[in-house]
Amino acid sequence: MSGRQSGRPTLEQVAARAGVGRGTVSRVINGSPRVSEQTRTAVARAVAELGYVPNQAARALAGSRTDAIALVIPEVEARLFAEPYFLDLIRGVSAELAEADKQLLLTLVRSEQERQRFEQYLAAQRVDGVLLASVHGDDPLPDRIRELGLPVVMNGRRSEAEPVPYVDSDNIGAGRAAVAHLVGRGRGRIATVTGPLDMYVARARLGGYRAGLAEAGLAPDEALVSTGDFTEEGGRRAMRLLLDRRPDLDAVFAASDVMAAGARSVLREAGRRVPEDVALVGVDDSPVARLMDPPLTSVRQPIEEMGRTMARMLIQEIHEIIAGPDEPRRHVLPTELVVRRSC
Amino acid sequence: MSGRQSGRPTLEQVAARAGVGRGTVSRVINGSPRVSEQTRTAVARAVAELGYVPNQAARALAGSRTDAIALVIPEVEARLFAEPYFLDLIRGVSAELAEADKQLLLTLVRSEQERQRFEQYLAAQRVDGVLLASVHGDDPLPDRIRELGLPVVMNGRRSEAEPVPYVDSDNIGAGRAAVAHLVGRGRGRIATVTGPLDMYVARARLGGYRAGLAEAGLAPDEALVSTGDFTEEGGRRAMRLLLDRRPDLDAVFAASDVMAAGARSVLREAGRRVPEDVALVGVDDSPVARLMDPPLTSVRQPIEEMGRTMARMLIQEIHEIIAGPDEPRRHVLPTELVVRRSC
DNA sequence: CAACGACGTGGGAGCGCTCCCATCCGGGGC
DNA sequence: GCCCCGGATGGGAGCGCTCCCACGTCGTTG
Repeated sequence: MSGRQSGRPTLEQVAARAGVGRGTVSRVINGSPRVSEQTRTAVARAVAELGYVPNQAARALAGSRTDAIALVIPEVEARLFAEPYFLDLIRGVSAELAEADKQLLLTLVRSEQERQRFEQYLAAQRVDGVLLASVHGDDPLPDRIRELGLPVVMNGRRSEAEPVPYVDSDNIGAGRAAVAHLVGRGRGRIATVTGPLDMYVARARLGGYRAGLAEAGLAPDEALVSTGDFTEEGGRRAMRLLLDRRPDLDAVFAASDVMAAGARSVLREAGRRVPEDVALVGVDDSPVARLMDPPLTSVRQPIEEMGRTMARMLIQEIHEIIAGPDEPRRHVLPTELVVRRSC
Repeated sequence: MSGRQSGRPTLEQVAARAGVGRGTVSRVINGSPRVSEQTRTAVARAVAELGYVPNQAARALAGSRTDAIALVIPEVEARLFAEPYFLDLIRGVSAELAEADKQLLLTLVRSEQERQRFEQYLAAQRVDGVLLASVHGDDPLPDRIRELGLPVVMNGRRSEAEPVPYVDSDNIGAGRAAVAHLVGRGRGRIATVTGPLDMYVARARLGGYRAGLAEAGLAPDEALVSTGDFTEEGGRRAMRLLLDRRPDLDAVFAASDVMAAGARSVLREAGRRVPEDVALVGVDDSPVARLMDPPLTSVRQPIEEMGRTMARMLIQEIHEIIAGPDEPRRHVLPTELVVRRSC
């Protein structure tokens, strides 16, 4: 407000003002315990008077840490997924990082070229760690980043046996809960619209669906399984196929709300009433679920909580770079069925 | 891949390998013209062989620029607005920044405390400029940032006479287009559900609504104007009020799709058919518009394009910090009516 | 009563880059 | 043949911080 004269004040100037050495001010700023109470107070006053804020670039250069982490979102996915998904995730990550006083660098990767540029950024030591959202089964990026010696945490995993630390939601449980609910409503010919099967999340939900059938003593039937791609149009196509193959189906578990919306429109065109003729369950509990007619029963994932957990894990890892071959950390958060009128 | 021995290579090492001085390598890296073709090639080879990537912190410290910009989103708004709004905006900003080789620092501000912390970050010289999304009429932040000497560009404006550079969509045109369309369909008692009137965007859409009525030769009627808050519940409340006051209304222009959804549910409860009894138009052309029953006619804003424009303007400004009292830049992008079955 | 930790402190030595000045070289003008 | 000029180049001087070692100054201990 007042003390500024030319540019921003430096450590040196604060030291001079407080009548101490540079090192001492640094210690105070960084909360070192080896400073007398008296000195600490004097320095704090000088800091306040000058409005001193440490220069981040200098810190990063001298201390080789940036207090920033990167969140990588593949652009393609950003379109497919229920839209608010990434916003919720960002919200969680951001909240946790704010508490830890770290910055969030957001990177939307939209092409192979941009992915390479991103690796350059990492090499430029701009961040202390990386958060990866929505990885495909064959994505090499997680491993590449680890080779660079940077901590990584992923949202979701690439396969059952994922070596890289991750946070996932209980997708198997999601499928089981949906099927169990449908069975409980007296449905016996339950179909499913899956996601693209090169994504573990899609396979897991399908696995949950099958497990649910098995638990209910229902026989699996491949004619009741149709592959979508997490888009509305994909859901529509898959639903048409299902009606062709098994016109007698009485329930559908769609692996996402968006696909459920697609399926719902096909059902309407085919003259099937929801839920009277066909019960419908989705996954995500996104806003569209609430707005559908009838409102869609859906399995909720704790997206924001996943974001928080990821950030926490990453910060944890950053602090442990010294530690040896850390056993990979995993977190699988529970999902929850939100019942509405569609079944 | 191979040349790495201990840590990442530095300028100095590249210089040694290429048999030139540090300054020359720096010139090559930064594309200075004062380097002979021969030298340039030699340096480029050394860079490639060593896999050299300039250290960002050192650059920032020595050159006092960070090649990063901050995008600030108030968390409260992130919930109110049609959800995909900010993702679209981020997408546009991100795309433009990637082209300019700049980093995006995303900041969700959820409290006064966090806002202050954010100002600290700015003072720490972490970014070259700031993008501000969704500002309220009395938000002092834009001015504060300018006081810090940082370029700013806002999304939307705080008032008609906004001194800070901004990118906005043609909200007045949006209101006019909606009303004109309704009039064209033979509606004469057109109501509106507005946003919170402390936001310019809400006032502008209301202004457009009034202009539209005037242009059609319809008399304004304050009983047909009801204030919402951009939430579904707010839309519901406002719609109930409207039905109370003017049961004979035959059309509603809601200033957002989300509020339109709220209004729609009230209309259904009141036994009014859409569009037969009451025609409905929203704003945003969000996914919910497409999924509503009937699908909602809505005014589309070019959100991603706004993001791109903002980023472009900011980069522009950053390059012109030398220039004098730059006349504030403004961009107002056109909106477009997307006709669906709700009217 | 000398020797010795422990604590608090000051400040040198970088971190890896950009900026800029000094230097070198060759060619053209007189 | 000498001088001058401009383009190409080398490298010193920081940028503002953290790290760490060295230096008092005490209160303890044998």
